Amino acid sequence: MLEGLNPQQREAVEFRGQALLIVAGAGSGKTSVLTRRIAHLIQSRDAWPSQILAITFTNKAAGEMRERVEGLLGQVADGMWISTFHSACVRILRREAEALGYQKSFTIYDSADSRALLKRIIKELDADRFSITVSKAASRISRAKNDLMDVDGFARAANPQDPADELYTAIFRRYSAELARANALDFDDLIAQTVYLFRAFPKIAALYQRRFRHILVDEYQDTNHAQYALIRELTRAPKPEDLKGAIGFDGLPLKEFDSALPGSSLTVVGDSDQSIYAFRGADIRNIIEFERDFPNCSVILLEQNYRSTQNILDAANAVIAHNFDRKEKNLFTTIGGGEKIVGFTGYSQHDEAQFIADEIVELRESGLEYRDIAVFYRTNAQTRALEEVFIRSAIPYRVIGGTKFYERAEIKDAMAYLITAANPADALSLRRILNVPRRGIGQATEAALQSYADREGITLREALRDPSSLGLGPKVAAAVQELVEILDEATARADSAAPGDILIELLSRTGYLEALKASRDPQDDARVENVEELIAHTREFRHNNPEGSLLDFLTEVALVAAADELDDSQGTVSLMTLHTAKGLEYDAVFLTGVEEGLLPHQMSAGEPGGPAEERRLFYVGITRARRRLYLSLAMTRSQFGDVNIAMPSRYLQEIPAELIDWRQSPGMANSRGGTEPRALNARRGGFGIEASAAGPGRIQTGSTTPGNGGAASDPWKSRVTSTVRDNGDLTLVAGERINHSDFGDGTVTAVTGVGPKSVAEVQFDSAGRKRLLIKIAPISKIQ
DNA sequence: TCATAAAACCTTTTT
DNA sequence: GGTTTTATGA
Repeated sequence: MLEGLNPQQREAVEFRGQALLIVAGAGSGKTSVLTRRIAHLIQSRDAWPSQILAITFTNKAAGEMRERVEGLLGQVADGMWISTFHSACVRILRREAEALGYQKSFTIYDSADSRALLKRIIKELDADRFSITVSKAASRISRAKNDLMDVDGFARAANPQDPADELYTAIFRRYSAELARANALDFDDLIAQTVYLFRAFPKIAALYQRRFRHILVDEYQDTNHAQYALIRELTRAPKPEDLKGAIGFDGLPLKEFDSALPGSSLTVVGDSDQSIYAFRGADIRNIIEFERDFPNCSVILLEQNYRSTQNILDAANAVIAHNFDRKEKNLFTTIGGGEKIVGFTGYSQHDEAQFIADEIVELRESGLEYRDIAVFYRTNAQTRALEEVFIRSAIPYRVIGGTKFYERAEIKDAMAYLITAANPADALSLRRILNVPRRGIGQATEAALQSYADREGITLREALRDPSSLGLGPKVAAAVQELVEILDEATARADSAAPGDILIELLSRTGYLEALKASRDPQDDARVENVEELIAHTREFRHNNPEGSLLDFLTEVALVAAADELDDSQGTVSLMTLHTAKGLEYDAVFLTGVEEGLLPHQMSAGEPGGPAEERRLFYVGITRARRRLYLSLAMTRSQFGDVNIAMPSRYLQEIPAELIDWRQSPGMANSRGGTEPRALNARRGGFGIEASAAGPGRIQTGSTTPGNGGAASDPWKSRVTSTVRDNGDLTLVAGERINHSDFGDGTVTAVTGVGPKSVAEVQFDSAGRKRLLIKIAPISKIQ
C-alpha cells in the first residue's frame, strides 16, 4: 500500500487527523495518493467502506478510483460513495426529495433545458427590450445559485433604480417557479438544494454527518461556494439529539448513539495553478484559505513530477511563474531532459492540422499508439479543420465532448418522451414532443392548453387529459387524447419496466420512428440510426444495471461529463478542449491554436483574472504531456467564413527559447511576404526550412501543381480542404502514379484496408509520404 | 398548420 | 460557414 511512494506521498496516505490539505502539483501522483489513502483507511480499520465519501471531478474518474481502491484491498468495497458532487447530491436529493417539496422523480435540467425555459420566460416578460439575453440571464442565475443566493437574496442585492435588475429578478423568480412546478432541478440546484436541505433539516443532515466519517475531495481548487458550503455541512459534528430515534440507511433504527461524535475528517487535494473553472463559479479562495477555515489542518506539498520530461516541466514552470500572487512551487522530475518541444506555425488552420496529422503518422511509426496521442484546443469550433484533415489522412480519432450525442435534436426528442413518462409534471419535455411527430397540435393549441393549465392551476399534462372546455376541433382533440393515453400508460410502467422497453413502446406507438423513416430528408436516415443507437444505450444500461429504472437511466444521462466518454480501449487519437483535458495525460500532446485571441481567448480579456486563468489553462495543457509536446498555431484563422490574421500567443514568449525546436516559427512564416493572401499562397521551399527526409510536407494550395495553376486566380476555390469529395470505388495498386490537388504528383507505395476504408500510402515527389483515404482524398490517377 | 425561403445569430471554456 | 429563428404563402 505504501510501496514506491516518496516521503510526502507516504505521509499523505498515513495521516490521521481532522483536516488535510494536499497541494499536489501536476503529475505528482495525487490520484494514486488519494486511492491509497482510502484503501489505507479501510485496511487499518480506521474506516468502514460505507463511511467514506470521495468526490471526484468526473464520473469516469470516480469509476477508476473505485476500481483502484478495490484492487488495492483485494475485495469489493461496497457502500463506499465515490462520485462527483452532482451525482452524490442527486443521490441524496432523490432520497430526501419530499422534505424539500419535490417528488423523487424530479427531472434534472441541463444547460440547454435551462436556456430553453429562460428563453420562453424572457419572451413572455418582454425582457429583451433591455438587452437581456438568455445567456446573460442564465449566467446571473447560475452565479447566484453557486453563491447560495435565492430569489429573495437576489432581489435584495439588485439595484432598485435599475429596471434591468428588476427584470432579472422577475426572470429569476419566474424561472424558479417554473422549475418547481415542473418538479425539476437545474445543475446548480443539485448542489444548492442539498445545502438548503441540510441547513433546514438538522435531523437529515445528522444522518449523513454520522455516516460519512471521512470525506475526500479531489480538484478542490475548482470547487465553488455552494460546494464548499456542502462540505462544511457534511463535516460538522452531528448533534446527539438530532440522531435520537433516527432511521439508519439500512432502514433500521440506529442502535447506539455515539454521544459526542466529532465532525468527520476532511482531505482535499488541489493545485491552485490548475484552477480553470472560475467562469463556472469556482472560487480559488476555497483552497487558498483552507488553512484558515480548518484550523489545525496539516498541509503536505507534492512537488515531484512523475509524468513529464524536464523540458516539458521547465516550459510549464516558466509559463506559470508569470502569474503573480501565487504560492511558489517548482515541479521537478528525475526522468531526464527528453525531446525538445516542437513548435510549428501553419499558414492556416488547415495547414496546422496537416502538420499535426503528419506528425501523428510519424509518431505512430516510432512506436506510439493512437490512444497515446491527444490534440487539445481552446474552443470546440477548432475541431472542424482537424477532423477534415484526419479523415483524409485516415487517422482514427475521437472528439471528446463538443456537440454531444445527447444534444442532437432526435435524441432530445426521444429523451423528452422518456422524461415525460418519468416526470409527468415536466412541461418543458412535454412541450417538446407535443407535436413531434406532427400530429396537428400547433402553436395555437399549445397556447390554449397552457393558459388553461395556468388558469386552473394544474400541470400541462393534466390539462391534456381534459381539454373539453377549450373548443378544440375533433381532429385535434382526438390527437391530444391519443397522446396523453400513450404517455399515461408509459408513466404507469415507469418504475417497473426496462427503460428500453418504455422507449420502444413510446416511439412506435407515437409513430416517431416511422415518421423519420418516411421522411425524404436524407439527414433523417442518420437520425433513425441515432435513435436506434439510443435504444441500444438503454439496453446496455439495463444490462449493466439489471435493477436500473427509467429514473436511474435519466439521472445517469443527465450527469455524463465530456471526459466520461473516453474509452481507453479504443485505438484512436483523442481530440478535446483544454478544459476537458484536466486530469488526463498522454505520451504525446498537440496543443493547437496558441494564438492571441484564442489562447488567451478574446472574451477573457475583459474579465478580472481572465488572462491569468487562461495562462493556467495553457499550463494545464502543457503538463498533460509525458514525452512529446507540440505547440502549434496558424497565421490566419477563418471564422464565420472570412479570414483573420492571428498573432502568436504572448504565452509562447514566456517559454525559454532553447526549449522549443521551431520547425516553422512565427518569424519564419511572417518574414515571407507580409500580406495575408501572399502568405496564404506561399509556395513551398520559400520559407527557408529544409524538410527532413521524413519531414512532413506542408503545402496546401493547388497552385504548386503543374497544370493546376489556373486555379490560383482564387486561391480559396482550389482549396480541397473545403470541398466534399467522393471517388466512388476508385481502386489503386502499388506502383501507380496519382495527382493530389494539395500535394502534387506521387507514387502509390502500398494499399491497405478494404472497400470504403482502403488507405493508400503515397510517396509524393515533393511533399513527402502520406496516408490517404482513397474514397475521399482529392486525388486522380495519372494515365 | 406546415413547408419553404430569407435572415440573423454566432464562438469561450462545462457539471 | 453553419445553424437556428422568423417571414411568407399555400
